[in-house]
Parts: sequence; C-alpha cells; structure tokens
Amino acid sequence: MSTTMRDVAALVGVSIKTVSNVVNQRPYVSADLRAKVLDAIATLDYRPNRTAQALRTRRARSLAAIVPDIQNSFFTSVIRGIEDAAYQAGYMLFLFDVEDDLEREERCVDILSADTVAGVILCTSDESRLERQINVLRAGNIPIVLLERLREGLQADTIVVENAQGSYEAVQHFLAAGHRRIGVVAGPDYYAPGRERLEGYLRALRDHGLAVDEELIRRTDFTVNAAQMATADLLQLSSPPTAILVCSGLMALGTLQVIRERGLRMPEEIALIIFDDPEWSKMIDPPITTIAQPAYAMGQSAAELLLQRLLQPDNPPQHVRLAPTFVHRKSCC
Amino acid sequence: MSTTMRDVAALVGVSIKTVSNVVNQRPYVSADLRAKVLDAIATLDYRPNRTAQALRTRRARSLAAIVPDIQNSFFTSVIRGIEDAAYQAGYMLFLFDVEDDLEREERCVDILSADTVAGVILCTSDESRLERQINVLRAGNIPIVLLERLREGLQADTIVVENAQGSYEAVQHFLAAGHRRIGVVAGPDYYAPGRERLEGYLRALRDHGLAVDEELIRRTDFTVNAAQMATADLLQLSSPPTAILVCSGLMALGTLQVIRERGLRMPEEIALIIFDDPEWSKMIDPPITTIAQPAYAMGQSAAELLLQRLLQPDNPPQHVRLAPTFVHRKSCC
DNA sequence: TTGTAAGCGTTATCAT
DNA sequence: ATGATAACGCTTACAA
Repeated sequence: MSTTMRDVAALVGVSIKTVSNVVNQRPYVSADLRAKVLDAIATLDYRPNRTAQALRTRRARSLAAIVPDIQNSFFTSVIRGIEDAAYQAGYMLFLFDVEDDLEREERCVDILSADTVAGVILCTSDESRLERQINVLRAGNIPIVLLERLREGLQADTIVVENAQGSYEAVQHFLAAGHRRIGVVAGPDYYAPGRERLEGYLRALRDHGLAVDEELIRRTDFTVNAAQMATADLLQLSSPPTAILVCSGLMALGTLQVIRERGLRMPEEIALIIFDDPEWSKMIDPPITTIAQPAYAMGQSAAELLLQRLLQPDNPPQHVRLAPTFVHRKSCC
Repeated sequence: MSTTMRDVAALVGVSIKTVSNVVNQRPYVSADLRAKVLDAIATLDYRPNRTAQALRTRRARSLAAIVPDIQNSFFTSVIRGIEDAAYQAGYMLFLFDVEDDLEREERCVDILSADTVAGVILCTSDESRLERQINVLRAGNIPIVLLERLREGLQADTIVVENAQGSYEAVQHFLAAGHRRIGVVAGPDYYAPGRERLEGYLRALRDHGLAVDEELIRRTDFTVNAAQMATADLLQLSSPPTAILVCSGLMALGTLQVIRERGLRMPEEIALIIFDDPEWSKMIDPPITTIAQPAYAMGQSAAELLLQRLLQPDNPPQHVRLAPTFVHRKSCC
C-alpha cells in the first residue's frame, strides 16, 4: 500500500530509526545521511502515518468540536475560528453537530473519550450535563474547553462572551432613546447565554432606577416558535413594551414575523435589538441593530486554549471573556 | 492510562483474543464467557481504542469533507447531511474548510493522503486541480466522492445538482412572464455549477427560439464584488435586461445592493431569480424567488456513496444527479 | 471454543 | 551518530 518508514530506510540503506530521526527533526543525524533520507522520502513520496504516530505517542493530532447546530451562523464562525487555529498548529478537526439532541450529544462524548482526539471543544445543549461529560472525558485524559457554557466548580478552561454587558448596553440604548417599557425575549437559564443576557437586562434597569416588570420578561427555550409566542404575548399586554430585546438571532426570526403580522412600524411603533449578527439583519428593512459576538475569535481562542492545555496539563483553568460589539443600525431608534 | 483489552482479559481471566471476539461480536464465544467479559467491560469502563483498531485493520472509521467555505449556507447543509450519514454508520467526520485558498486545499489533500481517513468528500475550488488531487488520494488508497464538481474521464463517484435544469426553469419562468431580455450573472466555468447554470440559461433561450445576446451574459468569479460590477454593467446597457438570473446566493447580495442603489422596484422594473436558498431570501422585501438545491440530501448521498465504495472498491463509479427545487416567491413576476 | 503470537507503522530504549 | 529491538492496543492466522 502506502510507503512506510521501512521502505525509505531500505532505499537509503539505513535503519528505520534514522529515518524517524530525520522526519522528527532530531539533532543527531549527519548532514549527509539526512540529505539522502530526505531524498528518498521525496522520491518515494513518503508520508508518516498519523495513526501509527498517534498510537505510539498516545497523542492524537486532532481536536473535536461538539456544537448544537451548525446551521446557526454563530457556530459556523466559531468553527471556522477553531479550524484555522487547529490547521495552523497541524491539527485536524472532528466536527460533531449534535442538532440539539441530548442523547446524541452524550454518545459523541462517549465516542471521544476513547483516545481518538487530543482535546475537545464543548458547547453542549444543557449545562446540567456538563458534570458527567467532563468526567467521562477526563477519565480518558482528554482536556476540554467550554464555549459559551459555564458551571461553578468545574475544572475546565472556558471561553465566554460578555453576555451581560451586551444586553446591558442594549437596554441602556433603549433608555437613552426614551423607552421605559422594554420587553425581553430571553433564553433558558440552563446555559450561560440565556442566564447572562437576562442578567444584563435586569442590571441595566436597576442601575437606572427602573422597576423590573415581570410581565415584560419572557423566558423561552431559544426556538423560533417560542419567540413567536413570547412576542405575541408581549404585544398583547394592556401596556405593551415599546422596545424589545431578543436574546438570539434565531429567535429574532419569530419576533419579526409577529411584528410584521401586526403591521407595526420599526422603530416608530416597536424598537428592536437582537443578539447575534445574522447575515439578514443588515439586509431587511429596516436593518436590525445587533449585539454581535466575536464568534470567529472565540473559536480561535478556544482552540488555542486547548492546544496550550495539551502542553501544560496541570496549569490552573483559564477563563476568557470576550466582549460583544454593538452594531448600530436602524431598528432601535 | 485508559483501560485496555488486556485489563479486561486479566480481570476475567481469559485471553485478550476472547475479549476481542466479544467486542467484535464474533460468533464463537460461549454465552457464559461473553457475559463475564461484558461485565468486566462495564465495570472497567473499557472502550476500544479506535486508533489501534485503525492501525491494525488499516481502515479508519472516519471520513473527511473538504469544502471551500463553511460560512456559505449551502455547505452548512451539505455538511449536516454528511455528518448525519457518517454518524449513523459509526464514522466520525473531519472538516476542512479551505476558505477558497487553493494552496490550503492542496495541503489538506496531502495530509489526508496519509492513511488518516477512510474516504474523502471533495468540493474543491478549481476542477483543474482535481486530477492531481484524485491521484494523490488514490496513491494513498483513499476513495473520493466529488460534490458539485466534475471532470471528464475521472474515476470517482460524483454527486451533482441538475444545475442546467434549475436555470432552464428559471428562464422559462421569466419567458412565461413576458420577459425577452434576460440577463445572467454567471459563475466561472472551471467548475460545474458555473458551467452548467449558464448552459441551462442558453438552452432555454434556444429552445424558445430566442437569440442569445452576449451582452446579457456576465461571467464572474462567484464573488459578491464581481456580481455587483456585473449587475451594474447589465443595468447600464442601452437596452438593459428586464429580468436577471443570478447564479449563486452569495452573488445575489451584490446584485441586490446595486438594484437598491438604483432604486429599482422589484419585480416591476427588474425581476430576479437566484440560485441557492439563503435564509434572508424569504425575509427581505420582496421575498426572492430561488432555485433551492437539495444540499442536505447531497451531503447525505455523498457520505452514503463513499461508505458504499468502501465496501466495494472496484465497482464502477456512480454518478448521482439531484434535482433542485423552484421556490416561487415575489421577486420574479 | 479459546489461546498464542505475529504484525499494523510508528517512536523510544537501549546498545554500539 | 546509528542500529536492533521492544512497545503502543488492537486484529487475525494458526494452534490447541
């Protein structure tokens, strides 16, 4: 089949160890032999077998990313960031799109625990599962970086957006424009983006001396349908909000649909700011003001954190926070 | 570190071969022993090491997908299709996003030629490279499925959209609505979607007895900028088109921007049909009529073709064509 | 039906 | 500086 080290060694007439030394850039090889070996490698088109390397060194040169939904443009950017960083370091990337399926997620973690990858970037659907997942992977000695997921007391590197800051700014913006009844379509609190984005909303109101009206807060499961219902509920209130913060780009699709059905003008009759920065947000009329996350940079940092962890397994966990960007368009004022 | 077959064998007091037999569901194992072994596997939390398996059997249980741009929603669906099919078959998926970088693409192919994966799904940026890429992978005995890429005389399975049919229908639609000057923003002809979509356009005109006006045909490199310039050129003609077919969703962004800048009303002053079915196409005003490709199914079929090929390496190459769907919205009439 | 031993292509430990 | 040789964890002839 493929040419092996043995073939190269045979051609040059040296031991396979010498070939290995050349391939791995070991110092103790005479310039003469090195040249000959490199020559043979070129003529035979030899490439080291990564599988054998991985088996022998007990260290795979590939990472894995587990994400809930690859159709979501946030994750698409994250993955590109991860892949770039991995590629640069000579690592390959396994992709696991678990499609919001908890069972599938667990199976993926199980699969990965068996020594196939050097590390895992994890963005699970439910933080309550994190404990088990980390334990399983740790049993296989596989380090983890959590992306947009957190849980007290877990020993893992994390990379998370300043979610609270994002919604804080959004609310501040609404307040500055004179809005006093600000609705929020929030996510669930079993993961960080859901929790923290709502926290920022609450904090902003308090900091500006406004009372929190529970009526204006709608917790959902981060789906389009849920957002649709939540928005409809908000707009049906006897004293409806004049501005709405939607905590994900996906949910915004539901909210927009309701706004259209009711024929409300944006931003005059209803102002809008949404999380994420989907492509369509700048294409529709009016263009939507967004809280854009540094998705690409997050992916990149996640991979870098992981690669660093491989070198220094015993360092204390690192927790990185990246700031979102407020993208001011026309839907908010 | 991790528990191995040896550990399991030791615990039960049998040979490692027996454990292997149990793990691989071999028939010749007494029910008694099998139970004991399974028990030990459970208590020790043993998982077979896939790296060792791959090395020994010379057959990795993972596939690779090389795509030009993961931010493109077409590929995002393709990848989901691939991953689903791979996952179901117990395979893992390596993702290579080459970001339209030819050199990076070549390096990825080289990397993959070294026995790391069982097969590759290839969607390269330039079909003229295909020859080399296929040779390199074939040298490593790695089968290939080409996705939306073709080249005469290449021995590889292919899965391609009925591109010509898609644009044929679009043009037919324009003609039925009374349009006689139909412009086309086409792609390059160094890959199938570019070539074939233009072919369908030409064929439709001929079949309906219309002369082809070269002025109305703009070949581009499939980028937003190129589409922008091409569209501007078209609209500046002394006798400009009343309808435009844009051969990719990405390029449509450029076309739309020009249409907006000129303040042309759609579809009254300019009718539009575009390839792909990006999320925003149904969100903007007016919603855009599209030629949607069965991206998910293509990914799925590609993976299935590949897995089949692994079982029957010597079968003649299969060439699958999938039909696009005409999604009728408001931009075309 | 089960065990022994060889080997997949590397790297690593010794000698030399 | 280079070469034998064992080992990584598994599968698989072949033997028992």
